[in-house]
Amino acid sequence: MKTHEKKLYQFKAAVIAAAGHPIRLAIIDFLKDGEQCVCDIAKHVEAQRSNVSRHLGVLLKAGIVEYRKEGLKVMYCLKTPCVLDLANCVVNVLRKQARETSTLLKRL
Amino acid sequence: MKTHEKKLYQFKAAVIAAAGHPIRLAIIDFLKDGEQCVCDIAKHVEAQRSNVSRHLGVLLKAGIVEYRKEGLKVMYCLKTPCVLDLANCVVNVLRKQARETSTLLKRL
DNA sequence: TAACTTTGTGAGCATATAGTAATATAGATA
DNA sequence: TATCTATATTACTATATGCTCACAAAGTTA
Repeated sequence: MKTHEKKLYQFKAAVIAAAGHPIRLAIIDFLKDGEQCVCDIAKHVEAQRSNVSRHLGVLLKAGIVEYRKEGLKVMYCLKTPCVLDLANCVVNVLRKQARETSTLLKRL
Repeated sequence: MKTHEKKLYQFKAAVIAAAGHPIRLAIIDFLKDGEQCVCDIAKHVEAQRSNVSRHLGVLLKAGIVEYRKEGLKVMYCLKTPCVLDLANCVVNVLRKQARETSTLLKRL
């Protein structure tokens, strides 16, 4: 593996890792229809505002979301809507898991 | 958010998190052309075998890879090749980042 | 059987991550 | 100005993750 290949895997992994948390995944999903303030995001994902603020920081650092200030509020939105595809890719893995489990259970 | 929605985000996040590590991403990429033994995987990603073994355990638990034993060797392969799409989804995020950085640097 | 190869795992350490409570900051409003 | 609201940040704790070394297990070969 060449050095630049390794670097590229690091960059990709950083973005994927940022998406790999249930709350952050819920946030990404919530933002699919447009921008939302931290306040409403926190309500929707049912987590503390300070915690949501942290998770938004992670998504921001990874380049997944961006924000603009509007008065008191800070509005966040998806920077590249294609991150929504991430969750879709994973569904196939979950489906395969489910099929296996159900096959296994039938043999009980 | 309903309880089953939360559960689903947890399941999805578990799979995404499993993919969100540079070495594991390199392993997934290396397996795209077919099964490989731990030994060769370790050589390719340039990491210690015990470490690679651990990473393979993570991918296995997440349902991303599966294995079969062949003599001394254990051959791993992708269980659902669609995980390869994960890395592709992320490329757009990285491209956006790159464009921004270069725009910024032009103003120096 | 003894030595070797391949893989997995336990122990231990360093670091990263997630969450909470309290505080700081910035803007809006009375 | 004083107060309220929305958000970010600091400090802290608990837990998870990544890595390495050493060793164990299983199969191969001499």
